[in-house]
Amino acid sequence: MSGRAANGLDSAERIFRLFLRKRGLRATPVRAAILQAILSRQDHFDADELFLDLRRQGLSVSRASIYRTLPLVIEAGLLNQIYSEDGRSLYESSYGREHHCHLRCLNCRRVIEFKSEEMDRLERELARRHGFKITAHQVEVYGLCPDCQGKSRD
Amino acid sequence: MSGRAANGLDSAERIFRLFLRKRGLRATPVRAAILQAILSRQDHFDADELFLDLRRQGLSVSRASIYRTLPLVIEAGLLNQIYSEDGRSLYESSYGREHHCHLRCLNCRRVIEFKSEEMDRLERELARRHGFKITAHQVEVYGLCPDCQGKSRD
DNA sequence: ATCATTGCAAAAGCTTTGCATAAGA
DNA sequence: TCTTATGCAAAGCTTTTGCAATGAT
Repeated sequence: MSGRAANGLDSAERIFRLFLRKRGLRATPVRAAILQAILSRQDHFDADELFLDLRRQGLSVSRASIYRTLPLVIEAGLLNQIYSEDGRSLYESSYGREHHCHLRCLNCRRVIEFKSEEMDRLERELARRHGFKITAHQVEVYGLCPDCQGKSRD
Repeated sequence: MSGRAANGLDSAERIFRLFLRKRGLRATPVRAAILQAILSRQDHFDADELFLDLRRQGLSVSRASIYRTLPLVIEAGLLNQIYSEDGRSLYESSYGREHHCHLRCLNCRRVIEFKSEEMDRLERELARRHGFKITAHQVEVYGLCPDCQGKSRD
């Protein structure tokens, strides 16, 4: 269920390189490594997890470079900054992924993703009604997952 | 279009007092002042803005007390913690307000709220499909508002 | 009278920034 | 060569916490 092939990675890297070029920025090994680490994660992560991932790969990249690169990857359209938790910003790769919604269990923190054409259409219609031109959207639904509904919380 | 009467405020205060009692916590003037400051704001705010609001009213309440009280008001069901921005957590009062979605302009930061029965129903249906029991939800749609669509953002 | 709450100041996180060094183009 | 990128360490933020004093029940 990965849905992302090797040439998909190449594509994302090309998109990023083109973005950098267009902005007069340089395509460096550090930036390439950070992008690759981002694309390797299918889940939600924070800046420090990315730092540790790179370390585990034997790549020495400073936290500062990560924090400086994340906004660029976002602007390139390859990364989303999603909900923050406990003061840390959380991210998710958006390359090769369609828009989706999150169903979050408040007890076990499990996150289920789902897509809905109907909801997308509904959002578009509502935005049009208000004259908005949509760029992105985020739907978060909180509750208790099937496994946690039996257990009382408190 | 305020939709909140004086007795509405009383009600929220009663809800909070009952919540505190049930938890073995005490109803104090400081907590009452913080709740009142929360209910006075119709928009989105962070902890420090609440601190400044209270100061302007001549009420001396420490930031620490605000940070300690916010989670209580959330647990009492009177406050929502919404999207974070620049490392600060943003909140919005939920007392007397129905669920609504946010349309955010990425250029001028304007926020438009809208309600949608259809979207609520859709969310419920999707959650049911995944066996979730819904507690809360948050829909954020990003884009450019009518006024900002002309201006290029570079 | 007890025990929770408050304020202060210090600490703790995450994130940003200044600056000297390294390295693309 | 000239300018950007990087790493380090320090600074900046918001938020949390320890502790003595205050206050609610």
